[in-house]
Amino acid sequence: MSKNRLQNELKKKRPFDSPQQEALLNILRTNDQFQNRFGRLFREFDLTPSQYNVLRILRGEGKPMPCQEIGERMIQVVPAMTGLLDRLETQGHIRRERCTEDRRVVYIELTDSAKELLQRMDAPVNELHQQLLGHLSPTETKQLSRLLEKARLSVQGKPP
Amino acid sequence: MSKNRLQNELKKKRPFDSPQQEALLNILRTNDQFQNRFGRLFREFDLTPSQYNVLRILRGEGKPMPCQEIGERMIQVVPAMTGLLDRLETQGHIRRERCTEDRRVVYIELTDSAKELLQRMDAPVNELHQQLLGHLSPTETKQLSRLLEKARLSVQGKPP
DNA sequence: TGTAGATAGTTCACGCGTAATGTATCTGGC
DNA sequence: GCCAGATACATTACGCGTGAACTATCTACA
Repeated sequence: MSKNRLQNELKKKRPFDSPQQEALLNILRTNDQFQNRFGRLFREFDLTPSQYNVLRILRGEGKPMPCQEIGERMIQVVPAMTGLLDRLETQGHIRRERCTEDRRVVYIELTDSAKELLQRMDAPVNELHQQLLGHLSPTETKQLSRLLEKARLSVQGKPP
Repeated sequence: MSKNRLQNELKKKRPFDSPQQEALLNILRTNDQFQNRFGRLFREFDLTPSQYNVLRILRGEGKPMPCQEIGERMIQVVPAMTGLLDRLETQGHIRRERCTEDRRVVYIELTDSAKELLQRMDAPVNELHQQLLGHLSPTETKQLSRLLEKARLSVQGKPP
């Protein structure tokens, strides 16, 4: 039997330099694999993960919001938002509207067809959540969230 | 006090649909933040995360290896490797050599300057590992790795 | 041999993340 | 009122991940 799953997965010859390195690589690897699965699901609906993320944020908010606020919730830099929103607009998923009070601000609004698309995706998305993590016990799932939240404490101050 | 850190971070109005969704988003978020930190470190050495990854794999192996094998260890699709290796070759970090027995295969080899570069990076990279995860106890770190490995059990069969 | 299929790598087109820079608009102090 | 700096967004250039289609080479089997 393998003493270490990840080491095996990566065909790594030597053991890890530190438990921290091992945990870090485990995070990266898990993220990649899960992202892949979601990417495939979203593509069936002609969306990329980022596009789906934007739509979800807009639905969660329930009302139009400025570009920047969307970007902040995605850890994403501003320039990326422009092109992302361009494509969503072309696809008819969002509408742009310039704010009358502060003309620098552009408000983004979900279209009805996007809302309907999101609704159709809810079931398969939740199914995938269950498929990916449903085999962990409730305790383990909560424990995992707790550890990741604690891990993130070290990157609190986002330097410019 | 906030009942839920992540919910707060994302300025999410409603609670999560399920503990699974929460854990999934925690993975994505943690990964993004950590990737950012590493990306910044690598950029100081004029490398991207992927490029560093390739160099580390080659050093770990200790001898030249074919493109495909490198790609496999990175969860990465083949086409991306070509461009990645092109840039590494231009920068003088690797050499390409066509195999004489099977002329379809191209072997990749680390140059001496790349080995020296990696060595210079070892200390700062390990420091960052400690900075990011050093505040978890040994038990917590191991627990985190164990949970992530268990989580990945659900994506065993990589479908084509 | 000789031809079909597998395999290694490449090329291309597209979407997205990042940094650097530019443009329009707002706000503050004077 | 006027100008400096902040702010919101757009534009450009580059690297990289993905899928689809292509080339060169090897292997198997008739």
